[in-house]
Amino acid sequence: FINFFLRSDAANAIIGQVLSAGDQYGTNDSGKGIRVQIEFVSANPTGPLHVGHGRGAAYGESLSSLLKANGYEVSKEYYVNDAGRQMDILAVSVWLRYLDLAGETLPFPANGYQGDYIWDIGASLHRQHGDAFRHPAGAILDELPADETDGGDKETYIDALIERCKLLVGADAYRIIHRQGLDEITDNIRRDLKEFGVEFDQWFPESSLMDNGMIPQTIGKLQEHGDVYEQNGALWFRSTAYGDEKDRVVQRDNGLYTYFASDIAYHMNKLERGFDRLINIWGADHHGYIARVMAGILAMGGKAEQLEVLLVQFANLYRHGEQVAMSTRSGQFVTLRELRNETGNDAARFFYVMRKCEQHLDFDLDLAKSQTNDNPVYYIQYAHARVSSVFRQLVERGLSYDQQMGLDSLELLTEEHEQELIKLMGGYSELIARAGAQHEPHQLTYYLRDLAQALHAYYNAHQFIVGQGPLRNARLCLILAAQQIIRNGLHLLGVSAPEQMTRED
RNA sequence: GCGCCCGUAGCUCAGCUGGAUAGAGCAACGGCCUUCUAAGCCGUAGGUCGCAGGUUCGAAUCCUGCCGGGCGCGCCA
Repeated sequence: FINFFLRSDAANAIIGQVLSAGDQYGTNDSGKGIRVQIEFVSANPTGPLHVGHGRGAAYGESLSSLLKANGYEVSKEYYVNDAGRQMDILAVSVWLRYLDLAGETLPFPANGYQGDYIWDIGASLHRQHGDAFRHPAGAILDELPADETDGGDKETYIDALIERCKLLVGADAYRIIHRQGLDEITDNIRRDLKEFGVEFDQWFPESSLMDNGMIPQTIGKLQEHGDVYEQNGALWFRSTAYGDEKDRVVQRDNGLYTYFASDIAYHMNKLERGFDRLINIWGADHHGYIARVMAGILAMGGKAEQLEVLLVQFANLYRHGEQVAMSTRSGQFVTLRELRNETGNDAARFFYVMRKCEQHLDFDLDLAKSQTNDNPVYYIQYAHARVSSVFRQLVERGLSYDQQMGLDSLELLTEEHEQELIKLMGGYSELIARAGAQHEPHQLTYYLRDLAQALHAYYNAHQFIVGQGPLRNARLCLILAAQQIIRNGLHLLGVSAPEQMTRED
């Protein structure tokens, strides 16, 4: 082995660089403005976001920030599944709650959306439209098949209920009910994400693909290439020709396009918009779709390197050492909003990205809430606040900070703690490049903890206020630069960097 | 059955794409507040990197096979 050591003045130069670059320190232009589209969250607008979506949101946002810091041109997108059967089920769920409020009570199907928010939507519908969509319970039920409580099939039942609703209220009224559910839930999701520090450049509605005829157009394009055939009355995409394990239906025998058909059309649309690279962040349960969407991309003339699918594993919540039970059925899940209210945005954003995305995440609620050194978020924020505190003390004692004198005296920083801190700071730029390239924001969380630790250790071992001018100012330069890096790093993770910590007793 | 992810200290996890004696934080034990926030610091102890082979000068890292845990495999969305 050959060991190289940097001369200390070369290492010390980092301090001046950090102080002059400020908020921009650590960024680079290795991405060369390559256009990256990153699609994440994309939860169906059938209910509020839950803790699983929160992880995708935090991860996607942090990754976007990292890619931007590396010079990529990033566009964040949310794909809104505002069409299809699930939305019809939502509409009919809203209608049933509305009817109840209007005095017509019907049995609520087990596979309808049962959350309390459906009542709220039904209520606003009733407030705005009165009894306009009201029909007698008996008239609604008389043509419906048996539901599951009478030994019928619940899927058949709810589909019949949807048809009954459309027929009785009429197409226009049905559209209003449908829209009411979609709009209220989408607004709620949008607000939730915004409060969480996650903002999208584009909200792409699935329905726009229908409206623009993109789906038949896409299938037509596949047909031209000879990648589509008919079998059993359905249209199949020959995805096996592009590496998928079996061919997939794009148009069912009843004439309806499959969800997969809109997916191919959507990805074709992405390519047409001129993005160089596409990143999809999906829940781990969607891994089976990668091969077929990739097949779609290839059939459309895209390249395999253009699409990257990152799978985010589930997050489990733990409270008092016990796993918090969650099930999406019957509305028994913890919402993202509840989590944020409990732990605060900072802890939630940080904890969500502490692990590689493909790793299961155990989210310890007690730890996230604790205001002790166990909690890495507080630990790092405290290090940041301590530096501000030193400068406040400086003013209180009638002393001033002379940055130029400090920068001219960096050779005085010979203590072990100081050299350790400088060494860590020197690794920041490289870390940002690596974490971006590998799509691993968790590397930044570990780095920041290490840097905070070095800063705390230094703080405890030395005085900053007393002492001669040159040494004092050199030390102030050092901690100010360290603070800048902590602030920049936290910013990339969407975590605030407070000037002072206020204890809640 | 097939596919994807995971297995590192009592617990939760890093380990920079194959290099030096495997690292943190909790928890345990022992110290540090008349001094800029003790929300902190210093120290001690703790490992057959799931198991077995293979590739290599060298493996926690790459390959194969087992074992264990999680998830997914529809003309659903």
